[in-house]
Amino acid sequence: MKNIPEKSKYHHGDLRTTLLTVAGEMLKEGGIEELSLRKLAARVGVSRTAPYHHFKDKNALLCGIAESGFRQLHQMNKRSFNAEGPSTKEKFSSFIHEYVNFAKANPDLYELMFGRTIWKQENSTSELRDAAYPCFQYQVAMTREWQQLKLLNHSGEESALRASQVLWGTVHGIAKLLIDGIYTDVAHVEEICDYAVDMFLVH
Amino acid sequence: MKNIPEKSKYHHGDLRTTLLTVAGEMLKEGGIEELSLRKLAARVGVSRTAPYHHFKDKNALLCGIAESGFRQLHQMNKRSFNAEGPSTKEKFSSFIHEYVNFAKANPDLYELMFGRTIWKQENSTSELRDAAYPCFQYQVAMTREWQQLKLLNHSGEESALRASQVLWGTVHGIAKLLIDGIYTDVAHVEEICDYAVDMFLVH
DNA sequence: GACTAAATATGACGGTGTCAAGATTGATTA
DNA sequence: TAATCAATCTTGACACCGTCATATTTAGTC
Repeated sequence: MKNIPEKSKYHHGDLRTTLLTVAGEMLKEGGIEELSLRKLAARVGVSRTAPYHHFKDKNALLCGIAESGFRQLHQMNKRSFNAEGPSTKEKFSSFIHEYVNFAKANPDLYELMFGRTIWKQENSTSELRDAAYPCFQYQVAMTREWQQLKLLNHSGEESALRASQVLWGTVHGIAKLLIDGIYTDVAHVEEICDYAVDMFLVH
Repeated sequence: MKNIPEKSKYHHGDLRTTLLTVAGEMLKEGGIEELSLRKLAARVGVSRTAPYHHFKDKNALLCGIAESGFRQLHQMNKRSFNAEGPSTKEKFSSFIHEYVNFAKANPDLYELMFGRTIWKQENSTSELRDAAYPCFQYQVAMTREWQQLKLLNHSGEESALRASQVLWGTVHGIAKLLIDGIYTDVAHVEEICDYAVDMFLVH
């Protein structure tokens, strides 16, 4: 007689996380433009304004979803980079492939994470920034190591930050072009990634 | 007594191009989310549904704006690539810089041109595709030349398409990260671009 | 058991895209 | 010139949307 969430209770109990979960599902199903607060509330079985007691805004809810996305991405990078078996070169290749495949697997989430909606002006929540920045910084750290091991093609003074911005730009750009289906076919993801790896490695 | 568009005429005369122009202005001023058909119509001085006789959709209007964007971009690339003075290396560098600076100068237009809104599903107009594809193909052609001149760092079999997708991904990614203000500062555009050029050139 | 604060609900407002139906006009044709 | 017609524009209406102000219900606390 413990878990009986069947009867319609006035207080939902854990509306915040439920909203985040269901919103994530809706995002996956129908994209960002199918995600409205009203539909979300209806699906959860709650009034339209109930979410406003857990999220200041629609924007805040979106930030919440993106937040978990960044944590996923961060963890993925960490796991990959700290793997025992593969060589550094292989890890570099893994980073490129995994990043792009993450975007390919969760196109709408990725779009949300890096879209204008969330980041423009001062729209981003401080919690979002707290989740995203460590993720960014980890990419710089990885790049620094690749640089120190003389893996990356480059002449002149090295900068981990700049190299990271370029590398990140590349995977980000490939991901977005893929997602939006602009002159790049999803069928060739691996080929494109391999080619990118080859262009960055020193020969 | 020729140009007297002062008196309120029932027929506007050239509403289609006026809509495109003014919509472009509004896009530049307040971004995509400030651009509503109703506001646009009001600003042009016409009823809310008048635009529907010139554009099937709001989407069709957006495609129209993006269209001119692609023509601009295409022309910019052509002019730069066919310049007489600079060396091939310098032209390669110019391409990177100019592309990113185009995006930086017209952030909302760029966002629209490559955003999901326009390209997802079958949203894109055939006219838009007719303007965009030649632009894409020109990038492949440029890349092919750079490859043949052994400018780009790479081992293994060469593919102009793949290299172009990676290069384009890079500039696209840098542009988007800059526009969205994600871990990259607009003040460092040139530095980042220079670094990208250096990473791609063979040494 | 009374009180308070949190959680939820209802009603309302202004905004959006877009459809249907009517009004106006410029061009064509007889 | 007069009549017709299609293009163009307007008005009205609808279904959404996010969000605020206000009222209601409930859980937890003293």
